[in-house]
Amino acid sequence: MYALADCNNFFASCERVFRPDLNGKPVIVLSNNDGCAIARSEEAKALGIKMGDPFFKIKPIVERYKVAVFSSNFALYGDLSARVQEVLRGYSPCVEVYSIDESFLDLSGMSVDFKAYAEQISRDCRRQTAIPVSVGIAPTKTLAKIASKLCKRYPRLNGGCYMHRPQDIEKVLRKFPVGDVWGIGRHSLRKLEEIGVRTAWDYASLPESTVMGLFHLPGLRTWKELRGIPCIVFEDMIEPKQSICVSRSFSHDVTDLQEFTGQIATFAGKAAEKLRTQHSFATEMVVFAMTNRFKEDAPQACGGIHVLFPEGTQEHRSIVVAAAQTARQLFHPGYGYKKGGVVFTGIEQEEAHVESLFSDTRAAGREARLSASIDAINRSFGEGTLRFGIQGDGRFHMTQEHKSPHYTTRWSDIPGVSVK
DNA sequence: TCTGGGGTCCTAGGACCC
DNA sequence: TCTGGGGTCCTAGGACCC
Repeated sequence: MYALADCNNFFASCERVFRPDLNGKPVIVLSNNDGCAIARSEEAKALGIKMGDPFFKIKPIVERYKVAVFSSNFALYGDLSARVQEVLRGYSPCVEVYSIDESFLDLSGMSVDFKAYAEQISRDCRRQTAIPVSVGIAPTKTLAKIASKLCKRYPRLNGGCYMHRPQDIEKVLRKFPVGDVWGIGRHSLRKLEEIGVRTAWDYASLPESTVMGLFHLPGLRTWKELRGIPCIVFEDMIEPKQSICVSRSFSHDVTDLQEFTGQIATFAGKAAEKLRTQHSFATEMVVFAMTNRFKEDAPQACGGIHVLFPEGTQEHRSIVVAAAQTARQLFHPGYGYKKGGVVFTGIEQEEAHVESLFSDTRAAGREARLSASIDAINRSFGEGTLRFGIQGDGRFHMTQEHKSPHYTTRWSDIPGVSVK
């Protein structure tokens, strides 16, 4: 048996933890630059606000219905996510953190009343973190996902849903839209509509050869999972990432070379820090940028330049300098750049890293100590405290006009309680 | 005025090997 | 008419996830 614990409307729920006055009211959280709605409370969904709606288009609704608006505050969400995970670890030794708001629990070998267990996990998360969590338990991960979605639809389930008997699963799948199944995206959905498949049950009833022909291996896995055969492996070990990307949209169109290189160098510095945090070396870096695709009358450019580090590197200085040099090549006067970023690929682990016979080991040692010092200082005193001049002010130039305090991660932002 | 960011896996096809 | 058989590795692009 697997459980899926899914935090309801996670970012919006996080904002409500320290603003209980917003319970029962519409709340939305915006993406970087306050661009789009990326989380909505149930009340905001009921007003017709969709995932990804641009903020400027929904402003009339927001104003008319007094929707509470927040810029994204990932320091807060990350911290509350860790607290939820801590509670979940009390319920299974094997927890797979699937995303910031979802975790799978391996419950194999346990003999408990699973329905009660699911409700208990949900209740406990709510009590310890104030985050509402939906817990679905089923024989496969895909079915557990469906079970957790049922919790959101039916409040009488008390946040916990257990489904395992074939007749119960069939009953649920017959009413479950195939497009809401984990692994069925919009492209697959269009194909399925053409052949008249509407529900998860329709999909599970297709012949194996049809599924394989249309959707290949990934689609076949989903098909089997719906039929109760586990195919998606449980991964509670955190594997190092195979690619690391830091990219942002800018708050305005960037036309100045200095600002452009400064931003790219800042992304590179952040990406280099991520690389070292997971003890990796990168052999390839891509620096990319693009103009504003929504401005149809402006000249458009979109592209990237690859940089190779044949021996692999995690050195802060080399990476930042290489990124800045590449940014200068990428930049063309007359274009307004709206987004840029840096991606590391060809990632290898420290243990597998081999130095060149001719490399200067003493210089390498110095660079490693420099990188470590930069990381330590920036962790203690805040991002961009210690930086290279080429990085400009070392900050991401973003608009965040509705940001909540860092309630749980900054001393000066801790909420106070007054006792009368 | 204004439109997010960060990942994974799979497949087809090309280039190459013997 | 007809042109071997079996591999590997890499890359770009598609599809999916949150």
